[in-house]
Amino acid sequence: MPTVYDVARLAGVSTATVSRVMRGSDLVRPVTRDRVLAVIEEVGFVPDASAQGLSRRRKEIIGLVGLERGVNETDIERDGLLFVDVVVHAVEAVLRGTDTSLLLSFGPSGEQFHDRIRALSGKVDGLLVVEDALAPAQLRVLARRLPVVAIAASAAGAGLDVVRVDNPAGMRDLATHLTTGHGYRRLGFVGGPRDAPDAVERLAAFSTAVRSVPGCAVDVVPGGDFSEASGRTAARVLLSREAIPEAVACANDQMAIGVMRELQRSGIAIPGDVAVTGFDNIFPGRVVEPALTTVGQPVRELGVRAAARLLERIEGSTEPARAETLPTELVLRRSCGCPAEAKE
Amino acid sequence: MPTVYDVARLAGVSTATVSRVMRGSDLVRPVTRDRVLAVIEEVGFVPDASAQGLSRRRKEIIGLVGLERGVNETDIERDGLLFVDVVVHAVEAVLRGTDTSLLLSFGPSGEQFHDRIRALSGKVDGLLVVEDALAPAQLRVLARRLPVVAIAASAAGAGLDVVRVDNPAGMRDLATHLTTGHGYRRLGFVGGPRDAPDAVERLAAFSTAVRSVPGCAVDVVPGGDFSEASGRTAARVLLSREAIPEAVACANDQMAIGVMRELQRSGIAIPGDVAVTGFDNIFPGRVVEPALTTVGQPVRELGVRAAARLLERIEGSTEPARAETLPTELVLRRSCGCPAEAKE
DNA sequence: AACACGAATGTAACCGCTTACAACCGAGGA
DNA sequence: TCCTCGGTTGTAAGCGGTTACATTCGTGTT
Repeated sequence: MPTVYDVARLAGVSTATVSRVMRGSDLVRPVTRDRVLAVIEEVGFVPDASAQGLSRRRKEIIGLVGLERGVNETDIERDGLLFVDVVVHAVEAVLRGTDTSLLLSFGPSGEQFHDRIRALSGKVDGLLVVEDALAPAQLRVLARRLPVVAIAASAAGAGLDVVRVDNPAGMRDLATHLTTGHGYRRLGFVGGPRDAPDAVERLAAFSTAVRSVPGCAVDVVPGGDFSEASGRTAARVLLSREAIPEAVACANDQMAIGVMRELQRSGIAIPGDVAVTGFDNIFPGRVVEPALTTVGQPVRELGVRAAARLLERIEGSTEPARAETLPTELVLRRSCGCPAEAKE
Repeated sequence: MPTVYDVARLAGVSTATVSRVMRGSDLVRPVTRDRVLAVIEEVGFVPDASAQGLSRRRKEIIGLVGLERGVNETDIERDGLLFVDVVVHAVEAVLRGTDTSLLLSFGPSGEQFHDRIRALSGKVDGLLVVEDALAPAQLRVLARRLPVVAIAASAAGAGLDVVRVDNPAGMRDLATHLTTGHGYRRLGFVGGPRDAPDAVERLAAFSTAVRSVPGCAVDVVPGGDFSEASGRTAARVLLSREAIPEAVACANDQMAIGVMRELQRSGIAIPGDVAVTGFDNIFPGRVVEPALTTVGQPVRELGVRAAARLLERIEGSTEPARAETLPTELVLRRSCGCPAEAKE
């Protein structure tokens, strides 16, 4: 591998000049610059990022750590590729305009993972933490070492930059639509993992909103795991109840799809007999029959904002930490009883 | 940020000893080790990866570069998150067992992207190139600088490690199933992007296989872009033909779903009137009605093998470059006319 | 002609860690 | 007691860039 020294020698200049040319800097006579560039091209010189990083105290790399939800590999493959992946693409798109790269690491939250992240923190200039990949305490420790921006994290942890989505508002909108809009009174809710802050938050918001409407009640089926299969299971639980709800909201789309298909298998018409709704607005929700009413999150935007914020921090911005909350969007389709293609 | 020097001073030892402790190396008296570890813990020392990389000539980072297909951001969000993302997760899972991290970069193939990759190559120990993110020539240039393993690349380029899937075999199996198995004679094929090697390969294999069966013919609708929308468009083209095929195979699942939905919208029964098949075995294919018959690729395995191979190369393996081809799997569901839940 | 000055370039220290090699230390052997 | 030797630890030279500061050089001044 050629180094600056090689290039310098071949071009008959000093390493300082080579460096200046590389960095597109000023103060190099054009003729000299050309000579150096020619040599660089010829020997295929690419500066070693480690050396640059050491010397400039800047690695031009940011890390993104996320959760690897399903333990089951098949699940990951078919269900898991959603939230975090969209964020990754969004962040990468932002980075494309800079010369910073994206390092990523997934893992199940836990001690061992924390060690991995700790080591990783030596390789990056800043960190994006998606969902609650790290416990608040660990987050805070990291934040002392380098800039950290949390994405969709529950524990807003004072003093930390966070970019999140207004889950409760989305659920409230949905609840209002089902009750006030469609006039459903007996609602059901299929909950997600108890340790998923999103799931908890959605359940709480939905319950509260529904109960605030006179005459409405919610039958909660807790403990889903965000998978289609757990949606089917929940549907069976609902079927065993004496009174099946008129409308069932689910903590995410995957489970909603499972619920729909299981209910349909039992001869229940959707939305005729029971309305079903999801949360997330994933692609499959558009192609199932009936199309799924859901709440869309600006996931991409989440990534974009977080990346931008992190880059600012790395540049040295010292403005106080801020929590930014993005709005959700109600996506009305047929599964809730709306006519086809209705849009809010 | 504390450095080895700080730790050394506080622990009353030399930096060499601190380094030895960090690297879990031998030859350090237990009592000394403990003292050092205590200090490390106390000051929260995390070694600087740049310095380590420079000194050890190993960055413990590998890069993965992939294509960002859709230009349209919405498309990316709902359709694009498939192949490459599964690979990313698979690679990351392999890396989890090591202390190497994953750096990634997406982009539209092109000159500017190539420059980005070139710069990126200074940050990593090796590179994984997914699909044809880089032109063969560029690939070869990179491969001279560092270990490179191509994933699902068409240009097997001699002298390069490649891990790929046997697309043609999958399509052949499917063609045989449709013709010999179900007895369809008039087949249709909805092609993908002309610049997507996979799409080209699939079309060729399907055509050849079908034509080898006496009495069978293929009507090709070229130029899809792998999106659901382009599937719908293709369906309209097929509807305008004098004779609609008995079975339509598509270059991927997304398009197949589009084809199905558009045909159904025109009152055509699937698989009653027309059978439809896809390729890739994505999640939505399982939940559409009827469930989609398709060809599954071991995408995850692709990532795992490639990562393993790259790590070996980085370790210095000098065995000759090898192309590894993984088998596909025919996934028979209802859309081709098979009874529900049939498995091959 | 001597001088001042700014542009261009070179010199060398430094970034933080690793590691070859040297130095040291205590115990067992002669 | 002196020497040898293996186990520990320290010294210092890199690793490959960057950059503050010094140096050189050509030109316009006086």
